[in-house]
Amino acid sequence: MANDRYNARDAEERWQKIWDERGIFLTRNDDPRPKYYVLEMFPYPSGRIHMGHVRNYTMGDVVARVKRAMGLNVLHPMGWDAFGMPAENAAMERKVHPRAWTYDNIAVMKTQLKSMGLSLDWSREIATCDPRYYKHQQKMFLDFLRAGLVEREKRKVNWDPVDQTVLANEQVIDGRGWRSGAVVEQREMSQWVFKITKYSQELLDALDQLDRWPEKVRLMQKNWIGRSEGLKIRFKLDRATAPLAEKEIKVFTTRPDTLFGAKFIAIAPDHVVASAAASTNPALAEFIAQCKHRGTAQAEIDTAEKLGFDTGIRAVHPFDASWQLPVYVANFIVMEYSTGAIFGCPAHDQRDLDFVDKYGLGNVPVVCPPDADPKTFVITDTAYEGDGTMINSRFLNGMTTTEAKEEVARRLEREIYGYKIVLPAGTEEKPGALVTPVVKDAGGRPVPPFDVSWEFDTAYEWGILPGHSHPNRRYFVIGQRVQLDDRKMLRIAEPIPVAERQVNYRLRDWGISRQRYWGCPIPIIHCERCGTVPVPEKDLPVTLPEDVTFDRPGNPLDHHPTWKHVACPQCGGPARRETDTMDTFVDSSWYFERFTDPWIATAPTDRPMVDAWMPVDQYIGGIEHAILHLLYSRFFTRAMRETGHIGLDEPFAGLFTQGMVVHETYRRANGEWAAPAEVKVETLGDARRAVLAATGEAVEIGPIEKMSKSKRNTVDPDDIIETYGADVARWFMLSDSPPERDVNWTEKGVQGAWRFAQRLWRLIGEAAELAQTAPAERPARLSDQALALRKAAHRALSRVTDDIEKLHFNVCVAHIYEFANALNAIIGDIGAQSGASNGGQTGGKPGPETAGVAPPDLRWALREAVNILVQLFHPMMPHLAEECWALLGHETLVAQAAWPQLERALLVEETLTLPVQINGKKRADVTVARDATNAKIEAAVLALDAVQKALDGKRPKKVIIVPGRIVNVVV
RNA sequence: GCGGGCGUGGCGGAAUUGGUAGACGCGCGGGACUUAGAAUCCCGUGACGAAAGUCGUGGGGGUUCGAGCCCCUCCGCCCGCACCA
Repeated sequence: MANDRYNARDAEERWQKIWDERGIFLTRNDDPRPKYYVLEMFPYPSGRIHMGHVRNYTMGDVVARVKRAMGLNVLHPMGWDAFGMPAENAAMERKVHPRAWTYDNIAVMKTQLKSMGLSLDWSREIATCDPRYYKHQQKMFLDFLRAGLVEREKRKVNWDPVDQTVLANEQVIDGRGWRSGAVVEQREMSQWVFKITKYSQELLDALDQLDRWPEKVRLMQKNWIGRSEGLKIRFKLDRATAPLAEKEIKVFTTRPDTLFGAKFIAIAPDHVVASAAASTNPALAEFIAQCKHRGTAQAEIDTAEKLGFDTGIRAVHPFDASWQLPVYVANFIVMEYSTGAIFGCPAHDQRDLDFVDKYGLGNVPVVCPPDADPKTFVITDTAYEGDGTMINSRFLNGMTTTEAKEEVARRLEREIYGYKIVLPAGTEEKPGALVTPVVKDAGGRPVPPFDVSWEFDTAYEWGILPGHSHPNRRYFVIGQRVQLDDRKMLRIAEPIPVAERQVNYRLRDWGISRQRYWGCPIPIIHCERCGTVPVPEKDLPVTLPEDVTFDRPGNPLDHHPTWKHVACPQCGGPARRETDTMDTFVDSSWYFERFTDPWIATAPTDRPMVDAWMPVDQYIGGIEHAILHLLYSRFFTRAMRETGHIGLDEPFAGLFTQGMVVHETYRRANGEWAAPAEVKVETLGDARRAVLAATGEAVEIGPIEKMSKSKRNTVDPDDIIETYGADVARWFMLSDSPPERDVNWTEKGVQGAWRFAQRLWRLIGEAAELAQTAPAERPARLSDQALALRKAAHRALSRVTDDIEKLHFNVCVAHIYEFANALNAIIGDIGAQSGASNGGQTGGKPGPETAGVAPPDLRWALREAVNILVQLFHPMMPHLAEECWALLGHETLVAQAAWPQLERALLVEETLTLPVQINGKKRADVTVARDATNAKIEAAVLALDAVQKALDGKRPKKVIIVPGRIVNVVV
């Protein structure tokens, strides 16, 4: 035969060139057809593509090619997440400039991606390190700043004193910097933050609408946002024991029902009350210092002992002025969450129980489990954290947990703690100053003056009236004016309740400052006179200087001799540029919006275009981005909406998270890892053993793990493409494993894919010859064999179409195998028939000389079937498909062909073969007409031998007929 | 600790969402073609059994005419978050 073997290397390059020359994957923004935006997470240009990329981009490409065939205007772009640490590391290690390193990598990886035959619109390529991109990011930073979505905030950060840099939590290993090995310190630094918490509730609520997102990701985001409802309670501090300026501790609790079981208050080491107390208590100061040395490493947190320090301060129980609780500073309370203070109820919180056991505070159970006796119920070493009936709780006794929570909230909300006051303009605030207000009642009559010391909390909003937390409402009217002794007027605005219902979120604002060179400069100038001044828009972009050195620790932008010195845009005086750059997650939070029109130079987005293309219909990427990247993108899109750059909230309508690529590991006797490329695996019956190909040294076959450089179990996509071709790599990636699960890369599996590609090539070669002489018009009559072939083709078409829609690529692959097998069998039959007449082709295969034997109607059906087959595997193996398409005589490209029209009538069988069960076990089959009535089916079933035998002359108890499915006879 | 997922042949996995369990692939066994190998093609392949048949979706129990799928319970594995009050 002419086309003996499919030469992938030759064909793939050829077709890639043709696609490229004809520009068939370029997407026009003025195309009137309905849009479809499919996107894979863009890669970091680390050097070379890996198998994870191959898997990710293959899936996206299948979707893109199918949607294109279905007549949609498909946007399928690609770009580079090009800023980041590795470029700086390379600069330090190899003395190359981060830009050069990055662009070299991009060049290599682009060539690799092109060799995969992806249907990408390369004209929209973006690199985030390109000033034409980050210019717009700087513009949006300024817009966000103006909209109150950016703030400057003091943050605790991990500081590496040797490298002089801030470290992410992941870069702190056992309390030491990952690079320098220096002990990491906690430092407070001013950082730029994005106010993502402004959208906490919105980001949470909208998750419900994202019905094309994996449930798992939605849940992870929900937990990350971490909403909890509870009560914020003000505990008054005992005057005799508290530091002078500190009057109260605010506590957040989700269990106000357990208030009568309270045994202590615990505050964070960096709580204001702790600091105040420490100023006169050296032992406490020492304890706080120790707490701050605590590492952020997971292991340390897990094993850290729960420690507390009694400050000697006593807090007053909100329901009983004579009940005092000790205030501890505790190392397990975090200042960042809510108020940084808790009340401890040991009986109903395990951590609190462990704590009181250590400090001998005891416990009182206040919630009795449903199955326990309230008279004898005690807590020993396990706290009861469930619901139940209230006990030992005064007016709460007998209530359920839910009722008690509500009752406590209702009472404390009404209890007045103090009053918010508004100072008149020009009043000097004197915390602690003694003033005597003159209070008039509603009728304007003076009321005897209170002896009041007005004190202000940190917000300078409100004062406490000691001894008058339950004032007589006759005298205190909301809005009442209070006259101070210096005749200035204070206005009593509204009472402050002891407790407020509060919603808390775990989500923190997004700190974006990084002390690094290779990132987007933050467009801010610090002026001693004017403060922080935004860079005027006309001066954007603020570009990175090229002449930087990496020979000493810290941020090269800081060391640069001139870059940071500028004139203040406001006053013209000497000023300093912000030398921090943005977190690279900012770059990736809007690139998908830029793709919709990457050419516009005057704005981040072209509103009509971004609104027309967004949201992304199908986003595909790794589960590792389930939280940060996806949440930041959701925030960023909302912030862009707020500042007018886009008209929607949610960037990704559909999300798919694919599994990893894993591979066996191989280990030599000396403990070193061996790479798959160096290893030869031999199979002897059921046993497998591996040796080094070069030396024959036996290596141990280890567990299957994620491909990683450290275990050396990676396979280079280039090698695979070189040996088998891109189509085979793509096909194998989609076979077998469901896309959301890990796929195990095996040599055998790739060979299987390669064999199938070859088989398709032969099969279609044979079919093409038969099809060439097929009649152009559909024959009036079709034989049973031709009809069966059509049915097989359309069944495959229907199934593959459905399963691609569901992204069940592994099932699609199975359907295509099945169909190819069926087609092969029919061609085999034709060959056998003609073979008998011409004296014996070996192996039942048809040769060219037998092609004319099949009847015209069968040849016509065969041509249809084989065309469908090629179209079905085209999204997965596009090069082979083009080659076959050409072989079938098409002068167009299969990449541009419309998806085949499904004839639904062919999916319906004239007769149905139903399984017949007797008492739920299959015993026979019955073949009936498609439209047979239940009565007819029952009659046919009861006539079956197997049924007769089972009935043994009796009547069936019941006959259940599920139309089109099954018949069950109950005897 | 909290939250979630999964468990089906020797292996990866299908199963129209309560209706013929094991599609499809890998592997394995047998055969054909070959001097031989490779490639290709054909047949077989859940277990037990000579067969009829019986058993079979991690274990146990339940609901149902019917359960891999729903409910209860136990076991095992995986993932995410975590001093979060």
